[in-house]
Amino acid sequence: MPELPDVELFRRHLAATSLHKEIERTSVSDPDMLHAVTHQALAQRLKGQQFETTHRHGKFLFVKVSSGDWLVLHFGMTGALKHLQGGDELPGHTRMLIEFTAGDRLAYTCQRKLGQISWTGRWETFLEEHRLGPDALEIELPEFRQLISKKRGTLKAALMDQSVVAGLGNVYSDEILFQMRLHPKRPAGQLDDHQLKQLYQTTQQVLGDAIDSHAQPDEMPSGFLLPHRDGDCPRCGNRLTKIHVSGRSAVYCPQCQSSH
DNA sequence: AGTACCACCTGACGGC
DNA sequence: TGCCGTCAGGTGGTAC
Repeated sequence: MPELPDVELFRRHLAATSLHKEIERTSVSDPDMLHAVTHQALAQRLKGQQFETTHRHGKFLFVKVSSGDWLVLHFGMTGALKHLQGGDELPGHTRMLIEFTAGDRLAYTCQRKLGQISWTGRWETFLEEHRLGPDALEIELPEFRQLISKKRGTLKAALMDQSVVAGLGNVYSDEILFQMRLHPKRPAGQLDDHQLKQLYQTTQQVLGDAIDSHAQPDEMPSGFLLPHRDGDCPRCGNRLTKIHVSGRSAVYCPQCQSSH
């Protein structure tokens, strides 16, 4: 699930529920998910502190701790955040639980444990260490145009490359290509200036619409591919096709996206 | 530089 | 009912 829109919604959820509250206790059930910090150190560093603000970059969520450092959350393929009132039952696959003095709690869940919980002094440093490109919603047209057009591989691979633009994954890269009516294997370096501008605008539009739809398929605009990935093209009604592009399964409409 | 494949994990699903 | 291969929206490493 978690690509940029999902992580942005997690960020908003955390910001709306979990800032400026004293942290009483932190427990991690799967220490394997921790990077750059041990369970004990994490619990120690959060104890008595508060979350002050949030920052999202691509699929990473940074949460500033009152000490000045940042808690870093990545959600893998199955991660999520859920704020709980005192009496609420723990969600399944809760891997980290942060308990506030007030009695409410914040649960980080991750069924497949492919996410990661990390720690950094500066999020800018973290971005450099992980070789992340500009955020897909922050980037401006000239840089987007330059970064995409210099790629030699397929458009699908370029959009999903986190070192080019951070935030797009398999589903939303498919969505953008569908809206653009371009084949996933279309070479990235082949687009002209006008197409690159359209690709940029489509990316902004798709991500914005997905956030506005709360990343819920049944709330998305009727022209979206996403709710129909296992079915028929919402534009022409033909059966959608699944192919392999750069190691991932790409869903597209052979009728609408024929231009290689 | 790009791609193909493997690994990390768990769970759901279809075929036999 | 049970077993097995396959697949799922993540990243990172390898070899070619």
